Amino acid sequence: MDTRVQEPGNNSYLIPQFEKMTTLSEQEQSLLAALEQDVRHYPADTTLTAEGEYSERLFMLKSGWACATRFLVDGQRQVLDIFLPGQILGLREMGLRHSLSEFYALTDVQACPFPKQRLTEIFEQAPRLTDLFFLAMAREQSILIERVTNIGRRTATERLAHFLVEMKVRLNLRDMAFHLPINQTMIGDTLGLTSVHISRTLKQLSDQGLITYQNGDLKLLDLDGLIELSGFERAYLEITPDWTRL
Amino acid sequence: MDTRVQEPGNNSYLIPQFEKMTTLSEQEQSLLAALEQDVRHYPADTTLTAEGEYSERLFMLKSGWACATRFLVDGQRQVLDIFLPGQILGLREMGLRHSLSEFYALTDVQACPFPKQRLTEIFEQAPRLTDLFFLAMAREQSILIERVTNIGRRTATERLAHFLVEMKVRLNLRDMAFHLPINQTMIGDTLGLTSVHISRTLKQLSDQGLITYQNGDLKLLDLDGLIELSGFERAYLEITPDWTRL
DNA sequence: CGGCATGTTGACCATATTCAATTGAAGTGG
DNA sequence: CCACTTCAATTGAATATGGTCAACATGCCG
Repeated sequence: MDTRVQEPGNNSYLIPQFEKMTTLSEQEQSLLAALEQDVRHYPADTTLTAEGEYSERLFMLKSGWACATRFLVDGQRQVLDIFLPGQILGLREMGLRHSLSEFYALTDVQACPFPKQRLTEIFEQAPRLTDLFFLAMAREQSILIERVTNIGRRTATERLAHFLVEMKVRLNLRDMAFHLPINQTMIGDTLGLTSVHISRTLKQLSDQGLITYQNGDLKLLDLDGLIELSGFERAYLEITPDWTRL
Repeated sequence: MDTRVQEPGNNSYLIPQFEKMTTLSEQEQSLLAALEQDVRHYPADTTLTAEGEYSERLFMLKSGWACATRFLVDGQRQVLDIFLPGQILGLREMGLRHSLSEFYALTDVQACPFPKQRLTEIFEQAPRLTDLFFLAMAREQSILIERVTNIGRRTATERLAHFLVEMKVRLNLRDMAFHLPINQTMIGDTLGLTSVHISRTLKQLSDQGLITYQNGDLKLLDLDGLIELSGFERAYLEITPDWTRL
């Protein structure tokens, strides 16, 4: 399922990410670097961990897209999170013996598994890093909250527009070009809609001149229009750690 | 808006809660007790903190029910969380300068506000408590995930049944009797439905003999039936901290 | 070229919303 | 103690939004 990649990941992703907010000591840097040593490759459309499985590891996502999904007894699927490079998979499962969700590679993925225990050690040795992991989790939760609001209170068109803007902003924050490597069924499972309705709704956005799409390649023509339509508010993606010792 | 209550809260809620999982040192106990010193009273239907407000405080909820809500530009409301005694309000907002949601007292509430800074101090001085706060946040997120799945993928009847079972289980865990001090509009705003449809759906559950309700007093007649109907799985409420140093 | 995945489209249907009228319960003041 | 107000809940009728089912198109890859 996973393949060990030969060279260890000397180019850390977490360190520069955290250093946007503060300056890290050598000890802090080495604690972070330890999380990224065991780089593994997971091909697209494979599972990193399964739902219900005994979960002892987290993953630091180095490249590619992943998601967390949850299956209902009747086979329906809900996508809970979509993860981009730099995110940590499994923070929310820390307190659970068995995972509530499945982690799934949407594209070819490079990820570094590390045991839960490692995070506990960080809490002991580096309280400033603890702040930052707390922030990472808070940020994940902000996205989740916005998804609840989106699914609970917006129409299909608004939902889809909101989702597109969210991904655009999150990709921008990482200097990544806008590009969605997921099919319409997956979008539907993220937004609580059917793939058929996603197809229709994409057409509708396209007819309104807000986007174009062909052959799975989706482009945003009118970002302001999408923001207006969806009622998107940017704040939930902007973590400002004024409260830490940073 | 809030009223200081005379006697300081000598009877801590957090300490016994955390001691279910581990034994706390004297220092750890006094750090926790510090969070519960300033007991204030908030009447039902008042706001603890408003959306968009500069947020510098968290709240330890000592008694009563509270919720977190988010308003859309068009005035629609989404209830994000319902909080029961012993929970901490605002963990998720730690990383944000301005609150994304409003905290609202559903009943008369006793709560202890404390500055964010206090949590940072705990991270520094008591890594074992850090674990436990991390768990608290993870548990909150589990409920949120289940709500996403519920709203995204279940019918109104299933959603409502699931919600009732969830509240029943959460109240049980605190040895509280089942009783819902919230109106149908609030339930609707939690489940992404209108109050009208909640009324109809309650009637339907009642006709099926699963519940009774009159004058706002709702009783669960057939818990197993509700669990069956809703596809409820208990695991997400059961935090088992096997990974900590406890 | 053939096979499979994904996406598209139409017709029909189901679920939940909207709007509006009505009932009911609780609280207020005369 | 009884009008009067208010707010929540209920009910019906009409509507809308999104789902289901099925057929078909398209692109991709061996």
